[in-house]
Amino acid sequence: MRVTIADVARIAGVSKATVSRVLNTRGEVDRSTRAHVREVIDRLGYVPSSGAVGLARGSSRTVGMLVPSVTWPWMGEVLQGVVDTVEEAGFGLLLFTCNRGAESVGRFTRQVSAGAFDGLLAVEPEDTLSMLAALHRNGLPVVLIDDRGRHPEFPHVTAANHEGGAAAAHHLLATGRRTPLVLTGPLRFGCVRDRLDGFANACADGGYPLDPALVVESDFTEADARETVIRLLGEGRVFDAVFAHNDLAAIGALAALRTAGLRVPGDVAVIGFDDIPAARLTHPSLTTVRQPMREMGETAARMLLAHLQGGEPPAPSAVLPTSVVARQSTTGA
Amino acid sequence: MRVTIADVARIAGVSKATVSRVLNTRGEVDRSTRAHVREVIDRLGYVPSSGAVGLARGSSRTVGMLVPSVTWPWMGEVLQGVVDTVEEAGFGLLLFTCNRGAESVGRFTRQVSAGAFDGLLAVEPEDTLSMLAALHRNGLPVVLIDDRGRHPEFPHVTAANHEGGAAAAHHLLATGRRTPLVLTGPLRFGCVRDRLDGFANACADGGYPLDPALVVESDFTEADARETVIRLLGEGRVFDAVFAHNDLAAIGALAALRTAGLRVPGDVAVIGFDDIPAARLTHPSLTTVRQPMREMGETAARMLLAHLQGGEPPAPSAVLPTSVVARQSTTGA
DNA sequence: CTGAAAGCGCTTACAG
DNA sequence: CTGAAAGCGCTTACAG
Repeated sequence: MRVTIADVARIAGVSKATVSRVLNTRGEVDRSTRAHVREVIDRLGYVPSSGAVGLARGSSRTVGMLVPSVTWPWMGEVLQGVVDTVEEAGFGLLLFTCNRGAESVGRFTRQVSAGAFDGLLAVEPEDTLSMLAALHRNGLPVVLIDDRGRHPEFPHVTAANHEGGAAAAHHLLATGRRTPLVLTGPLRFGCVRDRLDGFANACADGGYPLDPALVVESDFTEADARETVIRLLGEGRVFDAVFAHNDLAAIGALAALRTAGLRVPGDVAVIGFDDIPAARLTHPSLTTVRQPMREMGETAARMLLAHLQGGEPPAPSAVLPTSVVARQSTTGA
Repeated sequence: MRVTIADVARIAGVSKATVSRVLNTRGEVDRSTRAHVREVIDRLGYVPSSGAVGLARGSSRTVGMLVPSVTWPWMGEVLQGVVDTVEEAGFGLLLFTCNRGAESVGRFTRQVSAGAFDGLLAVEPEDTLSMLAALHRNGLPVVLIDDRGRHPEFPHVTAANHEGGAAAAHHLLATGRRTPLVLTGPLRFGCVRDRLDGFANACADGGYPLDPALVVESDFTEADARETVIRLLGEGRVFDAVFAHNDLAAIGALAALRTAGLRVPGDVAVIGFDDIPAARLTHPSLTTVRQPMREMGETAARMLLAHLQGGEPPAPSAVLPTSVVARQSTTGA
């Protein structure tokens, strides 16, 4: 049924070794025999079995990708960046989401032991970090795409969170805001502390140090942000801007302000973080600090592939620049 | 380095064949030797090489998935449904997006020929349909997840578009609307014609046949829908509801109505189709006909896996029910 | 119930 | 420059 290297060899009148050489342009092959073998390969439509090649070579030319959930708002962009890069390099991409407890973690580690892929890209592996560390120590190349923490033990790519926080502050100050409310994400995340630090420093440097009472921890969800802002308003807190640590929370703030009868950006400006697809669809559309999720996916994939192909260990980390995307929620325009 | 079946056999004092038998619970094995082999396997942490197993068995226990783009609003849900189901069955999921012209299509078909996966799940393969048909004729099991067309040559799963359209009409009629504008998607898509038919029939049955001048083709984008509604309003068209054939278009309609100073749902009710994540984040939140994208992914994966595991060809099609998700854009509540 | 051997489709020293 | 042979790590008749 399947055309094998033996078929090609027989029809071309050469050995399998020679066919293999022209396939991999490895070793010297006479020009004319190479041309002839090529012709037979094309005529037969021969494609080497990836399983057999992998077994013989001891590698699968496949990259694994482990994500907590594929439905998060920005995950599609990351995944697209990864898949484009991996395909371009002629590798396959095996997708895993071990979000269902020990059983699925077990299945995943089995795939690793089975040699199903040569290297792994992992997104925000909060629950699986120790497992990944173990795999990494056992020789599995790993690159993290990490929005949240600091994991110096792995090569990783992140966005410039500190600078992003500072940029948010500069944008708000430049548009005349003086007393911002900061709606942070969970403070155990490194990215959250970075965003907060960057923002706080830039505010202080600008002459308007943050009011500690206006720095409030939230949990990255729309609902909690909405309730938190409503509560603060009820307590009589006064602020002329909101810096939310992600877009979902910013959208929650938008809803809360609307409920309270406040105008955005007239009374209160709102800036988020991420630039998820929904950010341009809200009313008013949401100003936000953009994380280049697709580029982060591409970069992580390139780091891993360079390691797999070149041999040298990947650069320890890459930090990609964030940028403010100004929309109606701060500019009104 | 790697623990192989030979290591297990040697240490357990049996042949590789016996180890293979206990691994696959195939053939009779003495209870005590089985227990002993199991113990050695566990102690050594042995996991069979997926490449070697695939080569020996002639199958990869891997499913391929081909999507046009992984960043579409509802793609994450489909993908999550697929990946959960495929993982549960112990299969791997290889992801492809051949959205970059002939070169990437070529790379994809090579992966097929290389036997990298046993069966394929394809989402809306508008541009690649003829390629898929060829692969299918050559024996590759294929199941389509198809929001758009009708492709009777393949097993496929779709949502109940006709019924969904009818449900949208019933919902609007029940809330007192009489002269709806229909913003269709591209009329070349089967799903669009189905949604329109269902809607038109239900309106007629309800005693309020559609005004043909209020059935307007759009292209599923927010921008085109927005401009179209603004244009129609400018032409003096009068309607008390909008049925948009997807949520992005509905969100565009929301923006247009706001620009025109019309209130939603006070002056005009709006209902979309899909239930993308952004639908609950707009203001007013968007009533929509929900397509169960995750369940569609699960169902397609199950159909394919049943075929791969059981041998029988998959059921020709599955049609999953849609449902109206009532939110503020029609109820005001 | 169990083992020796062939085979899956490649690659890679080793000779020549 | 080219081929014969061994080997990658499994599975599967075939014997016994």
